[in-house]
Amino acid sequence: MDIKTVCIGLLTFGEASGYEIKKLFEDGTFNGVFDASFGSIYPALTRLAQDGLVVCREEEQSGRPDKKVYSITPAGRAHFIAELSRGIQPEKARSEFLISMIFAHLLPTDIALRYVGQTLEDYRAALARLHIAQEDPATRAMPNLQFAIGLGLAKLTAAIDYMENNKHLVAAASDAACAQVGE
Amino acid sequence: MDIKTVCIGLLTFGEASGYEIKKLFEDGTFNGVFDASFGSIYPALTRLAQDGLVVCREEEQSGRPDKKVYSITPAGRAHFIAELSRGIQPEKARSEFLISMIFAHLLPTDIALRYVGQTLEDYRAALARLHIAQEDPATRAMPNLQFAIGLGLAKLTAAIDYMENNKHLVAAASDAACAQVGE
DNA sequence: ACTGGCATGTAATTTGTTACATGATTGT
DNA sequence: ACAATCATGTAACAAATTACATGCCAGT
Repeated sequence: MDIKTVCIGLLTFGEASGYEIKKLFEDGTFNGVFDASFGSIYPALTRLAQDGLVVCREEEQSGRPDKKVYSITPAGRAHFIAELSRGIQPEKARSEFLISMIFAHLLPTDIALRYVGQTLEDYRAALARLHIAQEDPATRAMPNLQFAIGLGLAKLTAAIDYMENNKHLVAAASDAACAQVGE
Repeated sequence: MDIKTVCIGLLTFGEASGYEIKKLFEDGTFNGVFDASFGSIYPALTRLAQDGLVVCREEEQSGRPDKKVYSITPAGRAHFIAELSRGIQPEKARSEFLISMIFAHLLPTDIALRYVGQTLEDYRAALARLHIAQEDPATRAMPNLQFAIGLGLAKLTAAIDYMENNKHLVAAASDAACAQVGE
């Protein structure tokens, strides 16, 4: 699933500009699910407009570039549903944090523990964002969105809980490595 | 963090060929943490050897191409630790499953539920692999590996539990959409 | 004065996947 | 016969990031 498809999907919820789509990736329900930079969002929208899957309306603004507000077309909606129906691929995560933990015995204790702390903060921030999304009235009306947000919440809660109760294991690993060096 | 770095990291655990590294990504502790294809692993190892971070020993085999077994050099080990110490970036997942759930109200119920079932299977398989890794004697001796595996286990368990108890929400969403079409 | 938010876009580069190419052995 | 496992490697291609380029406005 590429960025083009996800952009169309977002537009099923209503019109948006490239800039706003980026914000949705950062703050909303999509946090932790998908992310993309401007360098891929803008070309994606241009391409979608060329293909007639979205239409663009330019909003004049003073002092700034015109805001290009995109809306989905019937063809775009059909295309998106067809894409979604084609099946899903197992998710491939790529976690620098987990890699660091797997090799934490090679790292100084303070660095390894800092990574744990940093990840805990990230997870807590994501948890807060999801809670806000969960209480949005628009979300409450959609059981599938509740499901998606609830799943994120469940994973994050379990991860935070586990990390808080087991971070001593990371310190133990580094200590053992230091002891080895001292031998 | 790119593939080269992860390959070096794996070699800190002992020598391995490109083929074996791929297996480690699929079956071991790295499942769900990192993945790469042969098309990136082989060039990565070649490059690492050119840079003197690994050395290659060719094992003759009958009928097959020679097996190229790579080992890490002191320079490689230092390089890896330096890379790991440079800090981590927040993990960016990209889940087709979660995207499908966010838009499940646009999908036929059977497809949406199939995706849930498929993901449940994937998660259960990953859980089983992690359990096996957890019981490996080599793992037991490394608290940090216990931590990494335990975290994966905690997330997966929570996710499976949540999905089993809430998949009715996905059906509800599709039903609501069908009702709308029927109006 | 400077940072950050708003707002778009392009080009160079990186990164990685897919498909192709080869080929023996073992199990069904 | 056919698929799977072992075993490596290259080339074409796709995808996305980073950096660059522009410029105003509001807050500190």
